Amino acid sequence: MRIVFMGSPDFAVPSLRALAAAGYEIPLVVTQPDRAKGRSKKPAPTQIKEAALELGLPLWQPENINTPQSLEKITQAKPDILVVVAFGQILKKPLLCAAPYGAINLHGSLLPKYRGAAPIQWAIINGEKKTGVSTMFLNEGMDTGDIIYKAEIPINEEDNFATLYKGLRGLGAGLLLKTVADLDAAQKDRKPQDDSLASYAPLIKKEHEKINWQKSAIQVCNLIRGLYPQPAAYTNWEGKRLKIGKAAVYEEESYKEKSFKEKVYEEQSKESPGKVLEILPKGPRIACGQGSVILELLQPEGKNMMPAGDFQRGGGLKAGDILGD
RNA sequence: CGCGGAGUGGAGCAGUUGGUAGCUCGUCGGGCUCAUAACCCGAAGGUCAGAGGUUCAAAUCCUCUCUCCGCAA
Repeated sequence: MRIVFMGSPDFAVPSLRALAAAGYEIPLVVTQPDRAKGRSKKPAPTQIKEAALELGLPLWQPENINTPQSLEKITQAKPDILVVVAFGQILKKPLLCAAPYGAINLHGSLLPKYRGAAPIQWAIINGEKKTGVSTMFLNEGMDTGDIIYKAEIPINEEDNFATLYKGLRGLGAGLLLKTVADLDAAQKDRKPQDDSLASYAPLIKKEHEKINWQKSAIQVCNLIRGLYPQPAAYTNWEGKRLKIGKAAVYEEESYKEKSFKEKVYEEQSKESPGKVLEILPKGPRIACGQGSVILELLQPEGKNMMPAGDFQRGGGLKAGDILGD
């Protein structure tokens, strides 16, 4: 089995390594061109590029994968199948037919849910209890191909984007390996997606990263962990951006004195969302639309992410401050 | 040359009319004892990112370099 592998970020790296380790021939690895990255705008290689170089595999970085030249380049590799994992470019029809088995893809969600660019983040942000990875035959739509296999993984309360990402890319590598091994059977038994169950996970944009304090404490926490560590949810504070890396829902139940508990509820109903209610040992407590959250990891502009204790020591939030704008 | 913030003992910060450095916390030693981020006493720990310059004297002024971070792409 000759495989042309197409991928870019480190999500795809375990898959590439797994295929290589399993002994499949990989005559060509395709990845995105080195792109300007960071403040200095220095072009940086993709993670897949680094992995391919390390594995000694032929590498190719086309600006556009859908040109006739690209098709020729891939055809010359005489692949039996194209394996696409987080490549970053859409493959058009000629490419999808360039190999006998066509093209398969590994996606970071339980399709047909969370089709699109940021399935892992959105699964957390929406408070899903589980997610997973799927393999499918690529077609011309956005993650709409026939499903081959799926594998589930629970989303724990402690999970954030980084932890889930790591879990899924490992799970995905295994699933991909199994998929490639069972290709013949999969070809015969096509399982189309049920479009009525489909949902989309669009690219995360700046507007998604801003915390809306009107939402419930749980929703606020989900947003924060779904975007940690990159790009991180933020709010505005004293005219500057304040990123929040970690937050926990404030548990009123931990207070035994009933009178005090009631007082807390009364207080919250009066307080406007985004207000700093008090500074607790674990961090500042912020009023939300429903309930409140404790900020445990924050990053002021120009600084690194730091624990709430450190943040408070250097000035930090004061009771009564309003977050947001 | 895209814009901006910042580099001070382990952590977070203060310290610009220039006079060899302070706070909160942590750490180590001792004491006290039941105080919901325990308290008291004591100690260690910094060539103030680096290089050069101005000056009697620089963390503090000038020049250059390195590094980190936010924004923008």
